[in-house]
Amino acid sequence: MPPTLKDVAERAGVSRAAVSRTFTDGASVSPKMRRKVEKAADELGYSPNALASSLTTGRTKLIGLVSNNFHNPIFLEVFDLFTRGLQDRGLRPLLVNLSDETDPAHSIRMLRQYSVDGVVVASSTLPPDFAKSFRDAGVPVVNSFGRYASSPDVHVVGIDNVECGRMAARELVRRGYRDVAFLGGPESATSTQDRFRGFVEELQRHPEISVRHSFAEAYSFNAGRAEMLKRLEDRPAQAYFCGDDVLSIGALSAVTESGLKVPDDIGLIGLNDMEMAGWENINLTTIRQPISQIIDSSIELIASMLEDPDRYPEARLFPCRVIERGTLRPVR
Amino acid sequence: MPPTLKDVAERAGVSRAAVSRTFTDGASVSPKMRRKVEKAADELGYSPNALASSLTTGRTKLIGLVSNNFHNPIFLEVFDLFTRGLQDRGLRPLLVNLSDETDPAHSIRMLRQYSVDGVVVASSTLPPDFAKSFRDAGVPVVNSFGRYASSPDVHVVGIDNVECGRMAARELVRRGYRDVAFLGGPESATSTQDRFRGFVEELQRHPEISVRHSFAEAYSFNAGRAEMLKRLEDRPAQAYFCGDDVLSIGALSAVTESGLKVPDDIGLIGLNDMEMAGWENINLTTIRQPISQIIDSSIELIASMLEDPDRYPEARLFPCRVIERGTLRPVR
DNA sequence: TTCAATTTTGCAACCGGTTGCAAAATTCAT
DNA sequence: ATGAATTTTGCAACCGGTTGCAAAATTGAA
Repeated sequence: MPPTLKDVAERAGVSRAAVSRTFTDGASVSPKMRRKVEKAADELGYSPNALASSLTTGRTKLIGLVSNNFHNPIFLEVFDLFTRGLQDRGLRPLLVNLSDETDPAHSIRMLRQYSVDGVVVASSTLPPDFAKSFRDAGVPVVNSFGRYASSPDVHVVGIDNVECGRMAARELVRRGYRDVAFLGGPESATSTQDRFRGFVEELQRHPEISVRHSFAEAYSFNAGRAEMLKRLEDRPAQAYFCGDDVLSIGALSAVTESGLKVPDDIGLIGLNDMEMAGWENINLTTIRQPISQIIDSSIELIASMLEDPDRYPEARLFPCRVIERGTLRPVR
Repeated sequence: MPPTLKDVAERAGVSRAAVSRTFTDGASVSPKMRRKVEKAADELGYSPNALASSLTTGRTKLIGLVSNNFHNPIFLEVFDLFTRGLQDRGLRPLLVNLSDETDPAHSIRMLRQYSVDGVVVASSTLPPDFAKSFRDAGVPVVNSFGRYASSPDVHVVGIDNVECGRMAARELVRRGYRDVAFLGGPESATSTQDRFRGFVEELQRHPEISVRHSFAEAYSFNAGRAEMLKRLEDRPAQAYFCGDDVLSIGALSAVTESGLKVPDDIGLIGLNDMEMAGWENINLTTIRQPISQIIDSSIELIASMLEDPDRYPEARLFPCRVIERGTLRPVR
């Protein structure tokens, strides 16, 4: 049992309030008193119990970090950046893995029991309602990598997936592909839906270009590979915009495995620019999602909501850009 | 502000103790009373404050999950399994990212402030002293993927890295390689040191086989690739045992890039069997580390320490085995 | 030195729960 | 119906802190 406030107070021969104040900044303590208390605290190895103080202050500095993407390597980068960024601000991430269950009620109850000061929902696949239900429960929430809505109920930080779809389409057009396809992630993911929509929308402006689409079962290597193998059975398209990088890498593997050449026979463009996309043996042309900016901004936003919980909801969108590597043929 | 015990008690017209008891299992409450309280609680949407109750019970159900491996994709699997496993037992992972700093004192203080019931140190690179300092601070701790010591100060769950080194050596010998090398992770990592030791030890029994070694800067693709490129400048060995899979993949990339064939010109064997190792475009022969078992066992162990904090320290080691794929030439 | 203004300190109540103990209520045997 | 045994309930103190308020101590001006 670690020493408590009372122990320190007794040893220093002062009141408990005095001890409390020396550990609360902004409180009025004389230098003499501070020295006495700090000496006693040091000798005892005291450090204040954050949970006990949260009872009266109403602040735990705990932030729920909720995600269901524990299989996409890019989320390791995401967790790294989130944990570092939160730590730097003195906040503590309480990690919640949603992989097993999709009922928000359970997570909400749990996070409320732990009195988290706020919640970050980091997912590109959950419906916006999920994040909204936190807000409805009165918990400050930011939805990172979430779906952009023109009138958001909840803070969203991420990219404009529809615009990314358009961007991919423009890129394929620019490189002279005439027969293109969308190879999406799971059809239920909001990010898939939006990217698909933008892609098709843009290509409608080019009626001479033929467009097809299909959806993989998950944002994963195997799903991408399996789906691409199916496409290859029949006459495949000239170029594919894949739902994300890991899916692209699966598709890439399927293409080379079947003896075709990338980008000569088939072009591929991904989305995310995860570290792996730049590996020399993959070298994927892709659309870069600025995850570091998204995360910094998310953290700043959730931190500001601790001061002002009713902050008017906003959507913060960061532009993406094409990173040219080796899986699309050069512009003619 | 969510409803409190007092609110429920008033609405139900009973004492606060009665409400507390209906939410504490094992406590004596009549069915009549329970119904009354539950009704009031439902109407108010009450759920007990875990942090407040931790004050008196001394249990937070918070477990510190400490790691410094936020760049190796296998750790996404690790976090996935840990969070799921802990959640299943009603425990909550408080994630601590050690990437920035190596001073344990800071993390220990922080985790004590949050009164975590226990700590899991998940790292194959931290020195054993790190985990030990938690134990010295009176916090139950399990070191997962840590270094095995014959007289451990602290619970260790993982693999026998020395034995893995021997296993790799035996495998290369068995396949008739006569000029082999160890391409390790950072020399400071305990896992590197142990794997190296086992590898050399085993090969001393085969004086006819030549052995060399070098160390990459990190367990990462780029470090593996860079180190292998250097090796390729001069006359390379016939086969390399790489520190881990991600390093192997980097090395593999360097080899193929330089126009050599794997496994015909150069053989490679990794360690971990991360998901990616099985991808068709990588197809890495490797030594499988049973991470799921390691994690289940770690969780079971930390959970048992909540009951018995002074449980006598033990080392739990799980056997590894070679997974044959395409980067070592077949046995003659 | 004296006294008002200001700062520092301690008291005591409170945050949201839990729990030992004794009183009240219920059960059960007679 | 009676009284002992058992169960249920409430009281009140406590967990480890914080904070409004008033008393005590210090500062500063005259």
